[in-house]
Amino acid sequence: MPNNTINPEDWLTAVDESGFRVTTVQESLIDIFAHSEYPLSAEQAWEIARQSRPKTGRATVYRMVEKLEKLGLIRRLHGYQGCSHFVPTLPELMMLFICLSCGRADYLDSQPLNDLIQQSEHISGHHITDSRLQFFGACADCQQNA
Amino acid sequence: MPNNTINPEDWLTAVDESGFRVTTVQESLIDIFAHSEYPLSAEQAWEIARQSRPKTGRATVYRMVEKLEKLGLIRRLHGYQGCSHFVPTLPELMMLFICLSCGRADYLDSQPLNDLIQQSEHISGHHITDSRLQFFGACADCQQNA
DNA sequence: CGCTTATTGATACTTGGTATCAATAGGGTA
DNA sequence: TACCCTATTGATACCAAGTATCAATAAGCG
Ligand SMILES: [Mn+2]
Ligand SMILES: [Mn+2]
Ligand SMILES: [Zn+2]
Ligand SMILES: [Zn+2]
Repeated sequence: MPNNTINPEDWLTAVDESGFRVTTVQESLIDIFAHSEYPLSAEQAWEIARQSRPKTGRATVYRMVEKLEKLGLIRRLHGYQGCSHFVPTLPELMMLFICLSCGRADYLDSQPLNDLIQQSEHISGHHITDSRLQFFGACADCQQNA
Repeated sequence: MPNNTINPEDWLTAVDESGFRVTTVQESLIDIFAHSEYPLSAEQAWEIARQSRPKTGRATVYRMVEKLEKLGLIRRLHGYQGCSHFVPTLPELMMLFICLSCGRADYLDSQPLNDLIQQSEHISGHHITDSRLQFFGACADCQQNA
């Protein structure tokens, strides 16, 4: 789905370097998230995981999703169908567009958001440590094929 | 909490004009949301409601919250403590800042966001019909008293 | 003041997510 | 490579947020 490169190897390295053991469940889940066309919920990831690894436990998937999110490798989407879907993190592309027609996520360059944060801090006097921006609508493709 | 005026009367009018009956539960809940210092979850609103109206049903509060959200009178917050808290809607102030220290929400002028949307539509080719922006950090007050 | 029906409250239920704990398997060491 | 220690897993029970049901209540209209 993401228009940038995502390398599952790097994710495993990140898990390893954070002091966690690298396990086969992890490899399978990382692969699932890194290669999915669409945002996935833990429940959906579990379904997919069991296709190639039937004994995979539900709790394990939830634990893994939590870990990947904490490591900053995936990010939660706050959407119209709820707030339990995740997409891979692309650090320089923090602005997300979600197509309400096809469901895909598109990553946008975050520089304009950084500028907006600076400006807002200055105007409001608040110290902004994190932000979350999502757009919703019809993607370029879906407009064409409408 | 909001730095602008919120008039519970107007909310009742909106409910009325949308063809719904105006009931005492509604009056009580609208008052609760319109006057709260902090974002409230349905569960919290229920607790408060029962103080002055003990027989208030839980499902009723959930239904009411849903209705108020659909009418655009309150908005869901997507925060660090989950995604089940609501604040009154102030149409021209769509950018929200949430203080991670005191929990209060601050409304920011949405013009810069509108500009950003225009710009993003142009660059990406997507048609943006809705957006959601939240900042997190330490509010001006909490920085002072730290 | 009744009549009609939208709304409510009690209850049961579902869904998304957690806690527990014995069994398994990473991975460091010899 | 074999062994050990313990992090991680899977099965299960559990919990909390939210929803469906349905009889009882109360808006609001004539
Ligand atoms: Mn959310
Ligand atoms: Mn190994
Ligand atoms: Zn699309
Ligand atoms: Zn504060």
